[in-house]
Amino acid sequence: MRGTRAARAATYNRAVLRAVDPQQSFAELELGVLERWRERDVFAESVRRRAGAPRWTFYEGPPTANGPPGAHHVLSRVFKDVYPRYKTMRGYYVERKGGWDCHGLPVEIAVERQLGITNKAEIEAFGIAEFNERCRQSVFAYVADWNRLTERIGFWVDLDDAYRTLDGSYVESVWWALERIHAEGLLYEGHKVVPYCPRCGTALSSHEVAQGYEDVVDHTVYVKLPLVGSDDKLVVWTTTPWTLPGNVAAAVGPDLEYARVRVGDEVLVVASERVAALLGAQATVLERLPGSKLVGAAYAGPIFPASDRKASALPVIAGDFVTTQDGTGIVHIAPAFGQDDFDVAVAAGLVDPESPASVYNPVRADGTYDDRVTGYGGRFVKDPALAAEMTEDLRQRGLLLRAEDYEHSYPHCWRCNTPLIYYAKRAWYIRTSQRRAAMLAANETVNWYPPHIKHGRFGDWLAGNVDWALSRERYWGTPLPIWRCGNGHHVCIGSFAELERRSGKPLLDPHRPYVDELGFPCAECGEEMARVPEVIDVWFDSGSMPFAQHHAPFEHEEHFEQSFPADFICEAIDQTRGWFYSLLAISTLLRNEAPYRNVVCLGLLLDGAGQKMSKSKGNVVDPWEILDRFGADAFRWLLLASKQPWDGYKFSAEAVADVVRLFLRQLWNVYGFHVLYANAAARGSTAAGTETDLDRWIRSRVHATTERVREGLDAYDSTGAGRAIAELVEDLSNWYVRRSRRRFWDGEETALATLRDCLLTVAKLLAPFAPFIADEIYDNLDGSEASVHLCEFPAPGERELELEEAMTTVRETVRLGLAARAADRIKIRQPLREAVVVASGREREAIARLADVVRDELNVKELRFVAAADELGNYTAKPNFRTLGPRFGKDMPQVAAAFAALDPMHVAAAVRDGGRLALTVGGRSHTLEAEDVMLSLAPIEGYSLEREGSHAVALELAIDEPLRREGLAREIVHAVQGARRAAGFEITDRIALDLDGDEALRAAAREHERYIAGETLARSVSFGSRELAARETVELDGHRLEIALEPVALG
RNA sequence: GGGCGAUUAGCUCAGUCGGUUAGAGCGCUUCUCUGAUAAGGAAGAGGUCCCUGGUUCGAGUCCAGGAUCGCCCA
Repeated sequence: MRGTRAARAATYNRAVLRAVDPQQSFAELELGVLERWRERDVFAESVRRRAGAPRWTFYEGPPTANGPPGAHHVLSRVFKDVYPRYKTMRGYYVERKGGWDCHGLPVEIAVERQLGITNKAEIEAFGIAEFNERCRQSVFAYVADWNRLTERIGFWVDLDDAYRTLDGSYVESVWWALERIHAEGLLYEGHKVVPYCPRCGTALSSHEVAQGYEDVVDHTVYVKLPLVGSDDKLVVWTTTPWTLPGNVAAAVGPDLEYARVRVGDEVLVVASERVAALLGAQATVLERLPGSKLVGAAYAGPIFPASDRKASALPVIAGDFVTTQDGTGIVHIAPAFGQDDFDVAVAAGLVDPESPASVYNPVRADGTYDDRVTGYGGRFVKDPALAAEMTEDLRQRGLLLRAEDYEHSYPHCWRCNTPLIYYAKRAWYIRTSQRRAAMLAANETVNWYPPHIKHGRFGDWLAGNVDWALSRERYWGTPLPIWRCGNGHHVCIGSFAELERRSGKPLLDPHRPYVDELGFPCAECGEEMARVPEVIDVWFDSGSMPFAQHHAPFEHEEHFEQSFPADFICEAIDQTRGWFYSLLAISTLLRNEAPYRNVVCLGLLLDGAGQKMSKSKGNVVDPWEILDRFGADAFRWLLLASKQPWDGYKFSAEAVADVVRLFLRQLWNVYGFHVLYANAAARGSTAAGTETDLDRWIRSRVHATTERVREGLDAYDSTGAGRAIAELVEDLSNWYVRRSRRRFWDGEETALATLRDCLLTVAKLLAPFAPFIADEIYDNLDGSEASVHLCEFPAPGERELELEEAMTTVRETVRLGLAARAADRIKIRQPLREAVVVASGREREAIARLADVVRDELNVKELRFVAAADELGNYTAKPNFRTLGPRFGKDMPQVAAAFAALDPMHVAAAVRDGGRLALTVGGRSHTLEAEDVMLSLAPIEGYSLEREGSHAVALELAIDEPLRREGLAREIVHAVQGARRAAGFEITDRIALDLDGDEALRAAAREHERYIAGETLARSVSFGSRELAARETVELDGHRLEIALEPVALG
């Protein structure tokens, strides 16, 4: 091992490295690295190299390219990059197939806007073929931007071979999946209550609905429903009186308590908790009864007469969703106008979810009552006057208890601001609820980051799973492959070949309207079958990507099998009900297993003030601004290593600037330092040197860091791994290099080789995080591979734990010594005679072993040890709560009191060297061991020392004449170095030096002439010579020094 | 309105199984070092660990309620 290092050092010294610019712009550097990656085809090569290796599978959750990428896309793409890069370096074959989500309402809306149209009728007038063609073009409108950003941030993903959900091959795989689901009887047509704009005549997606919530004041009514076979009346409350004509039942909470209350000559039934609020505190409660007792009762209906409804008894049913937060605790049920209403009606057997006719719906698609509703036919349900008219109607019929205004949040159409209505529509469903248990079981096999998602947001969502409403009455999407005849027969087509065979015509484009043109005779009745008009939910598209990206099972079946399930996916947390769900649901339906093993959920990227970025607030961060100013490495490092990613980010340019200044610049300086001295050594004289404890220490630190980085990345903890690297760079820069400067100055090969090895390992550890700077460092210092990204990830070597611990002790000692110097205002350049160190046992050995380091850093001649701190300070002793707490429990306060009564010096003496301490608590004697006692040191009055825990360092302050002259010599060197720099000399330039000043300075300079000459590379030192013209004068501790210097030729 | 998460120094964040005087970096002030120099070192100032209550010998940490912010859903 040592031989190898020596050999490497020898060859390396002869090489001259690319000079490093300390002011290097990282953004510019990265453009050069990108160019090199392109020339050397590094990404493709990194994958090719691992052909035949064990696979580690990544799935790309497809973004939509119909808008420009933002800073939050950088977030997910950076996390999608770091783990695949790491696993590739660890020896896995990691395919990175890109993907694009192409279909869906956002694309349609963008095209509508572009065409200046706002509804479906206008789209159909415009023509579906042309409309979809525009969608097809629009979906890739920003793909060039995406590609450019993707490359710039160093996200290695194969965009040339990306899957696209609009491709025929993709659509066909989706059809295959649907056909399989249909064949298992899990696809059915039912009803869905959707938010619906009656003015635009269209249903709205949840995303659109979320945009349109507004606080409004609604006219609400309390309605009395006379029970059949009793004089009691149920009271129901509604904020939407227009839904009352659709009433078919009333729901009560079976576990809630209800009260029969006498009010005047009536007996009303409401939830007990609502009695006081509704009927007054002094209302007479006749009886209290559980809701379950009301279930099965009947009331006289319908509430509003209709031509097709006879007066009849309507049922009281159970509804778990009923609360007593507001209203009466009794809810009027209109299945056509509320999802809860619909579900509870299904549960009560009032509605057959698969039979459209069983849902009573007296409202037309344009939002007006049909003619069945007596007296209201043709009226628009959101007509502002209607609620008041209906209230008056109820009052006249004796059904009104009360009417009042109520302010609440209610959704409106984001296009036209009309209040939405909830409205039952026919829709195709997948019976996912039947596979709920299987999905929960599959979820158990997944590792979630952060873990609370598993049984929290995602697990809860699965546990409450309802059937997947699959169909959309839209145009730009994967057509639902169901063909139907007039007699109600239907078939689900699972491949293009089958469709072409049945129809006898070629399928030129599987999208609307072309696919709609293919029909065929029904196998059962012979009548012509036509495709149903719906397309499918885009989430089904993206959830099909594990097989559809390969066109499986029609092609590449083996490829699919090898790359299922994914080892890793990563998206923002809002995908729990999106892609995370659609992947799991489809995979469970088709294969009964989870499609992924590890999922990283990212939080949101907020602005520096913690506000959500939005165009209207004008606080959106343009990723290019960050990239151009600071570079991709800084951007990446901030996202990967600054904090746990799932809690979201407060993002600001200043934070990225800090990354550059504090981490990247620090690393760059160490690297630049190495190159500077390596090149100086290559041109000039070198010394072999021997390996020191400092070299072995930093190597051990590298190994420790390697262990931690691997552990971290293996556990998807980029933050922990990144912090470990930052700590290593800190140690490298501010301890190893700082303490080794002399050796580099001397061109010592061992030191140069050690630093080079460390930098190369750091480059490899850092490669997944900051791929550009890592590659630049590797390429210059080694370059035996075309890129650092083709290297093996470092494996941890043998650590020297004792040495690491010793160095920790030494650094602590130095810190105390420096603090002692600062306390007495004695400059580091002034040597001192002695430092007195309090340490014993292992600590003393550690400091003695590294005494050179301590002496040099503290600039003292000698180290003296005192074994016991008694000589420098007083101990204080405290009980160790952590060990004694469990033992004494409740008696701890007594233990603390007993301890306080002891003499600390006695305690210290008792437990030193493994002794024991007797303690009396509550009249009983106990024995304490060393670990039960916490000792710390307090200074004795009159001494100056710095202490912490059991350590202390004191400095001898007396400065005699020799020490003072030596200090002056160092001041002179410092001044001359300043003059050299001011005169623009290179670090290796030789000079002639002349010094002049008062006698004290001259004496010091004469005595230390060789030292001064050596430090300043002076070929000659003269005193008071007038031959050197360029002079400058400096002040040193009150002495005037004149310096003159001149270059001298090497030779 | 419901579910999930967050709240620790001026800022960004750590904080292990409940344990002693709650930490780091940045920023600020003072001093210092320096042929890595827009860096480094030392000291100082800076805290209602969101609030209230509970469990416990002991709570930043566990439990309950509340506040604020965010996300998802209505």
